Amino acid sequence: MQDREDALIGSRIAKLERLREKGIDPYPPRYRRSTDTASAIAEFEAWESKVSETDGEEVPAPQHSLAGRVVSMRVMGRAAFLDIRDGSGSVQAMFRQNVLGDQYELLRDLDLGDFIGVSGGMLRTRSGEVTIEAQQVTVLAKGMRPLPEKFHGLRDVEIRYRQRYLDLISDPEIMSAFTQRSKVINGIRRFLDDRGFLEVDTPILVPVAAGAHARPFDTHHNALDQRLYLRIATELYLKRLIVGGFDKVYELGRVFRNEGIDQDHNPEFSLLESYEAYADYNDVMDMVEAMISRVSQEVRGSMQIPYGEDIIDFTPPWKRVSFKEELHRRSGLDIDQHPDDASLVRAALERGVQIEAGARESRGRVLDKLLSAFVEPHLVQPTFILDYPEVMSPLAKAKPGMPGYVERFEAFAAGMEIANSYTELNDPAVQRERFEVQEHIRQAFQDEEVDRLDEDFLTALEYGMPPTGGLGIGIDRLVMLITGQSTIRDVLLFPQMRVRREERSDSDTE
RNA sequence: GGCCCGCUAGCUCAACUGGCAGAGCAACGGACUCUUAAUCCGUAGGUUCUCGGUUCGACCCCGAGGCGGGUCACCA
Repeated sequence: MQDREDALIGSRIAKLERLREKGIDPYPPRYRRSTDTASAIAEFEAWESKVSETDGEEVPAPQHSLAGRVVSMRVMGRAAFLDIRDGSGSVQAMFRQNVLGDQYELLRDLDLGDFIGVSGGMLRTRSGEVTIEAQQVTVLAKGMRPLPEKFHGLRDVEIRYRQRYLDLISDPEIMSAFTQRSKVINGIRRFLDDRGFLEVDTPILVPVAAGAHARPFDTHHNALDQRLYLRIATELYLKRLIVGGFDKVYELGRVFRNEGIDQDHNPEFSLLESYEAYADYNDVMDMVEAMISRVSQEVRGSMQIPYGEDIIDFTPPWKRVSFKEELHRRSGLDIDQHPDDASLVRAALERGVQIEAGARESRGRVLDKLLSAFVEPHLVQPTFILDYPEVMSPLAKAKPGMPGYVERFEAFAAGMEIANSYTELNDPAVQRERFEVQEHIRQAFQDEEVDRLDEDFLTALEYGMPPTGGLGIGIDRLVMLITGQSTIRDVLLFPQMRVRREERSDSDTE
């Protein structure tokens, strides 16, 4: 409150009142601009080259009404230059007292950050900048708070995330990263639509949070008096649709996992899942390569993308290596030599993998840790890891001729997992057994992140699901790779932040 | 959650070993009709994140807390 007063007090309130006294509405309902600033400049430059060709013939310069935010002002007595920015770019506006007359006095009531409309003729100044000379100035929206400093911009990362609009105003590169994010998502949609996939929406509020290893957020529905969860995956609903007869479906939506926050985790994140009947994980691998390389080409104009110290090359085909063999090669550990859990834990400990004594360290978790420790850091260039142990993958179909393993791949790049895919398990009896194993592990190891049994899904499978290839892609991480951002916070417009204590309501505190 | 680092004017940053909290930009007043981070002269602006302690004296030292970042653990 105090802070708010301070920021508002001062000249801006006085200016606002002065405008009103002059009968000017500082927040008029609309303004008709003739075009945006980028188009106005392009049109003027086209006009210039036409004039030079026609050599002396009288062609009047274009007139325009342009609108935008005042981002800088250079006032020099009876003339002034203002930079006006809109979504397309910015243009310089020239104000001159002899042209504007009384309206020139408006300058005294303008601040950086205000939105104005300027109409007049386009010209090029002596110093060579395309400029609109104001014949009419309209206040469109008065800003009541000062913007971050124009030269250094906004460095305070906390403000950058809490007040992203200020970050967007001050940093064109951030705005560009978010524009690219939108293009990535749009490119994925077009890719899948072109291949005949149908985009669907499945429930976000679900009675069972199944389909992934993660702790869910829970909530309560009053009218039904029923506990509900926010979905942690879309997998089991999308497979119900395959059962229902759709051959190719996908959903690109938000999922929620009640877990830690760091450079590549946010509690809500965007997940693409797709399911294709009569396909297997080999087909899906081909599709992932094609999709990501195409999107990279579309958004960045290249399949080679600089990321940190590296250049990630998405050009297909990507390297394909088996889980078991790659782990063996990197760690010297052959997991098949350690069929019992105790022996595997010992072998992992011998190699320096940190494992808490007892709690939560099921075989699946130990295997995952081994992969993270020995293999993932080396997966800089796009790589598919194939054929995972069954205990890690309750929803994937067994690999023929390889007992204990399933047809699953994960794709990695820059050491990050970006995709996960199975030849989907469609035998309802086997699926039930797998779920029961998971339930057992969850209870035995007190591990809330282990997958849950979804009885309705099993019923669906019992009606028959065709052989199907499924896919999940973490969209935020993919956007990080394609836009070169090192933290997920810079590809999420509003990353999750802790509410400041004094702002919390009573219900927030435990 | 552990450890490390940060928090000073609206913004970007200074402030020696504990000794009067400063600068640039923004703001305000003035000069200036082709400027480009405009320039020049002047003015104002502070709960140094919060609370407590040590001290003649604390932005600085100590304790507790808040928020953020990094890192380790965990998850996609």
